[in-house]
Amino acid sequence: MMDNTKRRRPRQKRSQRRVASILDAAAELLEEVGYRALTTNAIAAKAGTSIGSIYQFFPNKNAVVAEVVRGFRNQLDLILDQVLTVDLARQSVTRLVDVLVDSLEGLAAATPGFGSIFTGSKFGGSAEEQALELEKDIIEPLSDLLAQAYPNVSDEQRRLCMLVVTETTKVLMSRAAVEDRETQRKIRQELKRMLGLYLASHFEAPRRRGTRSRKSKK
Amino acid sequence: MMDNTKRRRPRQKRSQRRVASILDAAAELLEEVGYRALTTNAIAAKAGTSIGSIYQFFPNKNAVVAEVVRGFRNQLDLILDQVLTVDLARQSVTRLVDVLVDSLEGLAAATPGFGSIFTGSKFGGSAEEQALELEKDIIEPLSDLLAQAYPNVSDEQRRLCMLVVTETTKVLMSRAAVEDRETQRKIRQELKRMLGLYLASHFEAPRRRGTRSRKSKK
DNA sequence: TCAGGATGTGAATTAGTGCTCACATTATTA
DNA sequence: TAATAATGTGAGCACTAATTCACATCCTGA
Repeated sequence: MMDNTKRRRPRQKRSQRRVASILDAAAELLEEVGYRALTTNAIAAKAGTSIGSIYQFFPNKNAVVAEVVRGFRNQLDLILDQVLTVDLARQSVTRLVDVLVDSLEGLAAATPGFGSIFTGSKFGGSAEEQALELEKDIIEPLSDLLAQAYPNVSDEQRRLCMLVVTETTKVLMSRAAVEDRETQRKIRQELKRMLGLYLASHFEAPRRRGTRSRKSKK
Repeated sequence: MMDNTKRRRPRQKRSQRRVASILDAAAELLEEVGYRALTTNAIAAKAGTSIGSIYQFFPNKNAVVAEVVRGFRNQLDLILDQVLTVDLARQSVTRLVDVLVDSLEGLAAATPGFGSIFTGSKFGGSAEEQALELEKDIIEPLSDLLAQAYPNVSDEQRRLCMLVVTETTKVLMSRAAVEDRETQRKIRQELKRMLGLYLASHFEAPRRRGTRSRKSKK
């Protein structure tokens, strides 16, 4: 029950276009109705094709979602690479949080379905794996940055903080999503404030001075 | 498709016992498998009865869950009444958060299914309503307390804070639930720390007066 | 005691959804 | 052009899960 290669790979332009429209349809439906209400029939209808065509190229529904998430990961990685810099981390964790939240918000606004995936969880099979990877794509660079900028904080504490930060960000951005624009902004503002205070309480000890990081302790 | 009284009310002791065992079974299954995987057949089997009997007294599956949640609300109200005092709120919001988190943790530990309901969401119909009421049962007394103790904070800001606090508490306690005991404790500790800092940043302006309060914070 | 209401039962009904398959159509290649 | 491979289709199968219903059994009041 996995994403094996038991299915054909699209060789002609025709089928490649079809696969793309299937993925687009899936992403849009994810945005509109969420993962739980996502059905293969709806995907086919929205993509203007038949269920059979989906199964021509995907072993099962989950594989379609997994592929969509894979696309999201690429976009996210691109943005985070650009935005999460050691320099920023050393400046202040507060700014780091602001940038992270804004990046995620921007991506969610520009990418149908992204919010639904980032926010939600409890997919099964390979989609679940991809969603976990997407989370790692955020946690790991962030964690590395903090490790470099604040080497006096233990690995375990840093891991705990990352858990808190991601989980909190997920719910609050998800909660914001159902509110009007103004409330959304306010919720994000509170999120930034809270995470800023929290992270600062763990990561502001060593004065950001020399660019040279000290060796780890504990 | 609601919780109306289209179904019989249990009049004999026999049926009252049966209804109780149905509710117990539902609560336990909620704890074991969660709401999504909860089936009427499983409830009937666990309660040692037949599906028909469930529908003798409940119009649908959702109504069973709604009734379970109603029970949780009663327990929660009892505890919160006892624990959330104006005195405490005036002492410090930090302590207030600690007490709230500990109370919820205690209830979750003692009541099968409570965590699953408090944490989760996205039930449908009347169960959804009850779950929202349960949330209000937390937010409202807490909000009232803060309004009394810190009247300089605007209603809107207070409402925003309550949203942040409840959502954050829900996810992190839910995330903690799948970890080992020690990690659970650590996550709760971080939750308290974060909420404490956050609330203090909004609610610590007016110095506590008439009430004698000792503060033994770190 | 016994009639009628209350309760108990579980096979059958209903309905939604993932997925397969036999067949149709289109593209590529020799 | 004709053979072969690639692709497209959608009715129908398989499975699950909520809910109903006709019938059986139990309880209570007169």
